[in-house]
Amino acid sequence: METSCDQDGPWDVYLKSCPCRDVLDLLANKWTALVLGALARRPHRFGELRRAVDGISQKMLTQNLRTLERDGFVTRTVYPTTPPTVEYALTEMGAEVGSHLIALSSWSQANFDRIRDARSTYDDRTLEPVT
Amino acid sequence: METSCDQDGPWDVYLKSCPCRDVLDLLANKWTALVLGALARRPHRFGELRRAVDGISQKMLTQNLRTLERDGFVTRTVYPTTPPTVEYALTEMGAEVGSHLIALSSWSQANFDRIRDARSTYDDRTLEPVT
DNA sequence: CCGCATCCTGAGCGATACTG
DNA sequence: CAGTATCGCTCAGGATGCGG
Repeated sequence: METSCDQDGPWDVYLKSCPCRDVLDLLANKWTALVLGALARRPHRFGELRRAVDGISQKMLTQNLRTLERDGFVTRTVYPTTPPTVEYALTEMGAEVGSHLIALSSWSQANFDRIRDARSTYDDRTLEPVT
Repeated sequence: METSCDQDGPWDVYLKSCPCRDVLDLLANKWTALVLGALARRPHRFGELRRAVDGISQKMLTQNLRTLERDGFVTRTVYPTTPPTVEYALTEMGAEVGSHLIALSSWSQANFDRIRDARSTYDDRTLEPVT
């Protein structure tokens, strides 16, 4: 594939107008990563997901799921019961990105202390610029 | 460490109030991933960065760099020349997250076709619900 | 239970202008 | 060149209510 973006080519060029932006933008969303993460663990029903991803509004959940479905990351299965049962699961693609997301999250979980330290150091330094 | 979040524990719990959110929120930003990506390739000066990350405004670049610096992902080195020279580089932590980000970007670059296909399939299907 | 539609607020971000 | 400050808008996203 000959896009302007090659992963061992210059990122500088890469950053301009490359499909990657689309995917990155996907994550530039408060919730998608969390939703994907939840689904990475196991399929969820709508309500479960709502509870799992604490703080998400129903609107955002729906919206994110639609986008993810459209992009082929999750599947939406409706069981014609009453009341309706809808199950969301990751596709293979979804699982692939999901794994990266999980890696990232694991990292942040493991290294959060370092970040916290960096923050307080920085804050201290900027508060007393001249002893 | 005993947070409510354990990487092989339930994501459901994990998602509630866990440090990971902070890091994930970092990505929930239109630009940070791109900036980190650019710096992952090599250190950059401010202007270089601006040009590398196409479309970013000077304001957002500064803002992102400040946050990344505060969180300990990048270093900011000022050379007292005229005109001023400021170089930004990744810290080791920065490089670590950076690698994950690059993995993600490489993936999206490699798989974008699949996404595109998924999209058009989805769109076609929703446009003609009943043949 | 699932999800769409509407309204409304505020953070995010871009544009512009000004310092060192 | 690098950075700060201000203004104004757009739009993500929260709250609420209705419908299948």
